Amino acid sequence: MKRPTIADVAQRAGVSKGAVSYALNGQPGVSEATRQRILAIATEIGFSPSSAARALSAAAAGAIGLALCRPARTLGVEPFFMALISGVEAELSARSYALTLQVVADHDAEIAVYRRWWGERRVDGVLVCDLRTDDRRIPALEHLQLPAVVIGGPGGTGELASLWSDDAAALTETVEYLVALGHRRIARVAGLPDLRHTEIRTDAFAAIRQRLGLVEAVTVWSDYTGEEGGRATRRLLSSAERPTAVIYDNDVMAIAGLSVAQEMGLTVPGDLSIVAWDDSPLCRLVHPPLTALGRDIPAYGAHAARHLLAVVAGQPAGRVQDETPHLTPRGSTAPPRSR
Amino acid sequence: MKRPTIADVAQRAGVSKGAVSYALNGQPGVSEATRQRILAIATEIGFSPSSAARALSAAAAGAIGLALCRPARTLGVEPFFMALISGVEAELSARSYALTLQVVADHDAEIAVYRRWWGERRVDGVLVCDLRTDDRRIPALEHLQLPAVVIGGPGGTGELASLWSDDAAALTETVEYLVALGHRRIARVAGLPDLRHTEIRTDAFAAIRQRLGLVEAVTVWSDYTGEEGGRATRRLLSSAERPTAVIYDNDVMAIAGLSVAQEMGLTVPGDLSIVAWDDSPLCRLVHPPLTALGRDIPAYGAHAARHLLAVVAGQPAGRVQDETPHLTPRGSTAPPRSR
DNA sequence: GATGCTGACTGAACCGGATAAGCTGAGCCA
DNA sequence: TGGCTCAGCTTATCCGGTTCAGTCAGCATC
Repeated sequence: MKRPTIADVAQRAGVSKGAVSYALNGQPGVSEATRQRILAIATEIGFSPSSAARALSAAAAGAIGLALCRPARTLGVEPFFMALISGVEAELSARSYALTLQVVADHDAEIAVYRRWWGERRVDGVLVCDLRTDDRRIPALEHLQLPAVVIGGPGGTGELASLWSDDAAALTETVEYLVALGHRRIARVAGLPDLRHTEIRTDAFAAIRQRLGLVEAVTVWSDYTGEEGGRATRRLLSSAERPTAVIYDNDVMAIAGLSVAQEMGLTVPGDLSIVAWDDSPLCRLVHPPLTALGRDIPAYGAHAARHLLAVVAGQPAGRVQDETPHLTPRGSTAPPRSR
Repeated sequence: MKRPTIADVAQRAGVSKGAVSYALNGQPGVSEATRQRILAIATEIGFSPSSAARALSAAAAGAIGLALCRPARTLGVEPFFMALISGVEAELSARSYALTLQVVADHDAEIAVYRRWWGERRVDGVLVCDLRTDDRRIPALEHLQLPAVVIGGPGGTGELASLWSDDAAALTETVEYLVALGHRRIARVAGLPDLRHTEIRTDAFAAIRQRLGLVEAVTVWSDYTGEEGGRATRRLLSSAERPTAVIYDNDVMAIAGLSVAQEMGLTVPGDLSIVAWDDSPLCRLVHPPLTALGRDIPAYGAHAARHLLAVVAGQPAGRVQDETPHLTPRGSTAPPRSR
């Protein structure tokens, strides 16, 4: 099937290529009658303008890029990314932008991809995930002058546009909730320490610990995998003064933690309360269903995409705040059983 | 930062655009000395050829498309897709192809996306997921003459290229394994019935049921969500003659089923053996870890991408078989406790 | 010394759109 | 009737690559 070009439409309509272009793009320069005729012919022969030709003359790719810096085999376990992508995608496709995806091994490879994408004019802008402290990608993107929105922060995003949510407030709310239930020995199983949002949560945890005088509150480090999350839980629950509540930095570790607790003969929430960050269907999959800190992740992705398109369009690179994660109490939290 | 074009390279090297093009693409027509000089200049000023310009003259997009037909909020729960995508991506980026992703609501929207992508010359080919019985997308793609590889089958892929794995053999192996452990009352919680691979597994289950005379073997229908999987399990375990082993069509339903069993006071694997299709880190997250039918999904995606690129390059649209899923016994299967 | 050949390169056309500039004829007015 | 305006087109140019047809110097050949 030969794919028609603008010249085919022009020929059948008996007008020039220019007239067709004006007609299809809603520009003045053709009469309404001619426009309708051209539109009808374009529809009839199934014409879509070549994205390459359009990109070439418009000097815009009509696509935005997302590089994911995660090992292939663990990328899929957290539902977060796919939900984010679907939100991004919904917003983009509504505005006829394409999403170009690439999985990269590390930040150097990611920066190389940005450089290539920008040089090849393959994307008009990028979304940056998993912000680290002292993230090398920030200065690299600033130097390239590649429009970007960093999903993360606040702080550490340089002059780039960003979208952040108030994780500190969410963590504070969660600790206050657990304290209100009567918990004092609260542990937090944190994700990778060099991620910016882990750092923010850690700082917030330290602050509320001090404010409420929770001297027994501890943070232990993990890496977002279920394996490590389970191991950290086992250590916590084996200690002499084991915590009565644990906050996990993601859903996968929380589920692993729940399994470990049950395996060790503890009941949840009787002996141990569990809170998961990142509410997802996984949290409702297990028994008891997990109390979780959630937010609308597809909406978050859509918000990020909207912001990026605004930046691409030349609007100032602002720092936009998204919804604060909110606590959804379910069956995994309760007052501690007095012993 | 002004992005350099081939004309900039040509000017600095004191040659014509054509010479630069020959030099960069390893074509004859320039001396080795000149080629090296041009290459050095290109590297120095950070030149990457515009993908749009290249696409325009080569009449190839340098990208392949993947449309995902799933609701945004459930897309991420199964690790399968992200693992598949990362495998696809690894293969593509190694060959300098881009991956364009779009989330669509239904098959009509998906077909419209294919039509647009192909008309816009945005992709050179597509990967098709979640093959249904009597899938409308197949004739639509054949009619468009858009190069495609269907991930699924065997059967129902028309004249299109496809990549399939022998789910029937895998299911048979699993049932034989359970029977060898001593199980007779084996249930299967199936996924959406109009998916081709569900149908294949259902047929295989019926065949082995007949062959081994497992008159008590039943299939119940679900939809791959944890919620439905849990509900199906609850029904099965409440029946008078409850099964001693359940095979789930995906990992998410299996985990939900495990939770339901434990909630109902049954021990796994003592009272109930569980097998999950699609091994994933989720299966090792829970206690006991789930016996699962697994395969290397990133490799599957990479294989599909390779096959598609071959089809795009004009090779015949063959039906290629991938690795058969293999059973990994873990803690969720054991001989039935005699009662 | 005319001829042919080859290697190294140039110039121009082309891909399929967008768009600025130029042209044409109808309508209006003095 | 000539001049002016303006809607409604056409023409030409550009975007940044690839590629084909030449050009031309240098060399071997008879």
